[in-house]
Amino acid sequence: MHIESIIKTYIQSALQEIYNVAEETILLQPTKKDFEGFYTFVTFPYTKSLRKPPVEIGNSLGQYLVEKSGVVSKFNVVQGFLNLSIAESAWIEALNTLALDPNFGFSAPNGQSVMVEFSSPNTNKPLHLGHLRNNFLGDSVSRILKANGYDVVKTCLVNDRGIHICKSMLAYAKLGNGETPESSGLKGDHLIGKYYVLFDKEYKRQIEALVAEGKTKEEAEKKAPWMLEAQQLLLKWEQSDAETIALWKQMNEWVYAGFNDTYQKIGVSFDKTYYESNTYLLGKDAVDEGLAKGVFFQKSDNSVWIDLSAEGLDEKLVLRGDGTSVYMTQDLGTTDLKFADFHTDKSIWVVGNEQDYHFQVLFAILKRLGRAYADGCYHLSYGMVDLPSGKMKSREGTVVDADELVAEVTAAAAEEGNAKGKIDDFSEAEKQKLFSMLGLGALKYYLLKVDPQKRMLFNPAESVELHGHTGPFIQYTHARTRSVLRKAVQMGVEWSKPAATVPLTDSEKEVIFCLTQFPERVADAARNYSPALISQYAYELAKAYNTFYAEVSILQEPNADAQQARLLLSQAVADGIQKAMGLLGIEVPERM
RNA sequence: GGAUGCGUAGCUCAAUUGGAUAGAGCACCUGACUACGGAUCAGGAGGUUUGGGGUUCGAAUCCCUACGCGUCCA
Repeated sequence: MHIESIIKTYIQSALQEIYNVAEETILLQPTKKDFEGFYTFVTFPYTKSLRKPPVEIGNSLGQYLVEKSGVVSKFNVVQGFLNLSIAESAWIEALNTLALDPNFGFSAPNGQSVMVEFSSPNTNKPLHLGHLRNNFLGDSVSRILKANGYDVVKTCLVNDRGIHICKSMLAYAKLGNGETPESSGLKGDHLIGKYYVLFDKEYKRQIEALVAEGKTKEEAEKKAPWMLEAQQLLLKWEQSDAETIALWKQMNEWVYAGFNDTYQKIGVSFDKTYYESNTYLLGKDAVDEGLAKGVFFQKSDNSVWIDLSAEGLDEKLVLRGDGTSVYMTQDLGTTDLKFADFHTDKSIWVVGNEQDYHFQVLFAILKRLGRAYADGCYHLSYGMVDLPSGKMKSREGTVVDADELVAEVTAAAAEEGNAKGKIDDFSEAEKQKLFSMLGLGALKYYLLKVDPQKRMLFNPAESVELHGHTGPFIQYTHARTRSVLRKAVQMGVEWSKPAATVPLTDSEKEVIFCLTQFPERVADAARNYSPALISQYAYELAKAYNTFYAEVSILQEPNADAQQARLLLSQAVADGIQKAMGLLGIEVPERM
């Protein structure tokens, strides 16, 4: 049993025996650095029910714990804070159990399944920085849920139809001259993106021309020839016009090849991909069902609505008067489809917070329709990524391209790596692999260390930073532990067995304490759908180890028991860092 | 107009969900033994937590209010 739960159990029995009070949950917190001890129990909340001053409660509980628990060696009381120090034998025992358990921190299957939908790109342009936050979040949350025992299905819904695709298609048909990814040397998604931009340029020119002729801006936007043609193209697509479909398929193929390349590079994959072109007509059954059940109502123009004022929301359109879908219609249909396909207990949508309202409405409708799965639906809403220059706008060309960014961070890692000269014996391929591991580590960590809910600022200089609170700092610490362990093997020292109780320095206790926190953090990260909690943990662990590393000698320690304990500790830290970073989708190197 | 989120050191972020003297990194300053990896470590400086009021043993956190920034719904 872990130290923390032992203490909690004894506090419960102490409250029972001394004050005759039954308390179900005991909250412990780490002791602040300025005080002695590792765990703190706050007694203020009990002063009323026990009718005793906080200090007295602290003293009697502390005494009880020292006498009976076996893990608390001493205590001190400051006002309502009971600070507990832990016996060295307890630290060693904790280290032994966690270091020798390969699955420490991870849960066995819990019989529950969850679907995580993320990425969800448009096929008219390449992935950008915003997608990266989305992808890294979705991927990491999937890993975290899996570590908590869930059976996870990763899905991606590709937005592959609609007016925006037709814009790229039109520009390509007019200006493409048969250009292909091969002929142009452009990645497929970038090639398509280029024509999307070309469309926009010409479209703007046409609007200006019409405005010059005296039309209002609104009129001009609607009447610009290319816009009319794009709409024409969408109509043809919907009527399955052979030539249009052929062009659409060709261009999609190029885009998907480009996306796959990027996904592979950033280490993201999906179990199932849905395409809007297959699902955009779904949802009308749900609308009929809602009308029959009296959940929806029809207005005089035949449009279908739901009144959600009871939920604190407005009336919301679910089907247009002419019978065509809105986003909500499609989402109703797609959600039914997803649950029918996989029968998961939960479903999570990783989508930006600009769609908070949309998901509130969607979930409210699902409940009204009586969907059994409605309670398992969750919108993982994340904040936008801002640039120092302000918000990213694809039309204004202020987007940060994902592929370029990955190349930049890799180059930055290569520059520093080559300068250090520690891996001169690596082959070119090994070096490339390492630099991409470090570059991606920096980028992923940079985007994941911030609370997902919060809006964040992307600073290009900081994203390629390799020192301080960064991924590479943690990767470095891992390489360091591996280096020590390699040398220990060379020296013929054996450490993979339970360590004996030896005197411990504060820094050693600090590291063990940090290691014992891992399972709780993993559970916390799943509860809050927050990889940031894992990032924070990995950083704390690395810092604690580096402090320890600077303070005591491992390989030159004369006492064999002490040396073995330190090696076991190093092993546990190496494993802990690897696991924590693994939950973020970040690999760690043996050397760097 | 209605709804909703945010505001913490010069900058980027934390704060165990109401706990102690609000912590890290970057940038700035000082120091680290012929040591196991210096992509490191130890230390310094930097704060009226946007302003004002309230709730209580205790508030960055909860409530009210003003201001600022963002997003959504028409």
